[in-house]
Amino acid sequence: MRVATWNINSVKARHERLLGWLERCRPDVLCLQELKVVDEAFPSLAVKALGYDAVVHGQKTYNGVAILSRTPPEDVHVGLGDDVDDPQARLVSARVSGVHIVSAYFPNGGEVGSDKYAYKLRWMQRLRDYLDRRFDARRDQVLLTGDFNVAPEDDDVARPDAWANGVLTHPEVRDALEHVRAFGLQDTFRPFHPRGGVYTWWDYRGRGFERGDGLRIDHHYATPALAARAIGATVDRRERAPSEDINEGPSDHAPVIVEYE
DNA sequence: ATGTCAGGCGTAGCCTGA
Repeated sequence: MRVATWNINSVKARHERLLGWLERCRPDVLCLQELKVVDEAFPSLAVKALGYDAVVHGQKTYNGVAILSRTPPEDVHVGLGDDVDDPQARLVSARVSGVHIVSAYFPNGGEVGSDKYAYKLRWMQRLRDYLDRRFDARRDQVLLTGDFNVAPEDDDVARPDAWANGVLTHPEVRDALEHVRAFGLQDTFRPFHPRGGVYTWWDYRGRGFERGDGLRIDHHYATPALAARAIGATVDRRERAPSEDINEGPSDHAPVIVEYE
């Protein structure tokens, strides 16, 4: 089973890229973030024509997440399902071939100390509570994947000094991610790239991609039995580059693919 | 910190978010 995650940064602005990438890569599951469309505007028919069922939790302008699957998704859950009144569409889950897939778009956090930053930390605690409530890490196969907006280690950052103590690298945020992971998840990407230096996001500003100034903030976290079946992990950097035959620019994120036996 | 994007509003260009 090949699973990909991709923050597409507007499914409208990258319609052709989405379909072209699906055709080329043919993952079994694709988790998307930052759709920036309501459910009705998601190209469900176009992806269906390529063989994918889509589970969509959309939102106008901001956020929006989805799960595309070649086998029918079951047991769909939308949002964190707690008693917090939260209009932001950042999480959807579905069971695919016995695996609980969770597509998540963690809050960016704006600036350290801001209201958005507090929301980010609280959201991550709510995510841990959600996992505790819904799953047993020893019994269930769970794959939490998406744009986590956290670079876990300094070697997940091309210029750690320049990004130090920002919302993507702050020790407080890394601790919050460790708390999510401690539910019983393992990073299934990093073991295939033990020396680090592999990135998934490059800022549009300052030509980050061209300068190699990236961070690894998109992740695949799996429960142990599933993690043990991981046999490879890659970033499709080609999708982050400008394309000559598509009249659409790249997202600021590249797709991250992990294959499970 | 910001040299770029995307969407909303509304039909030009500013504002927000990332």
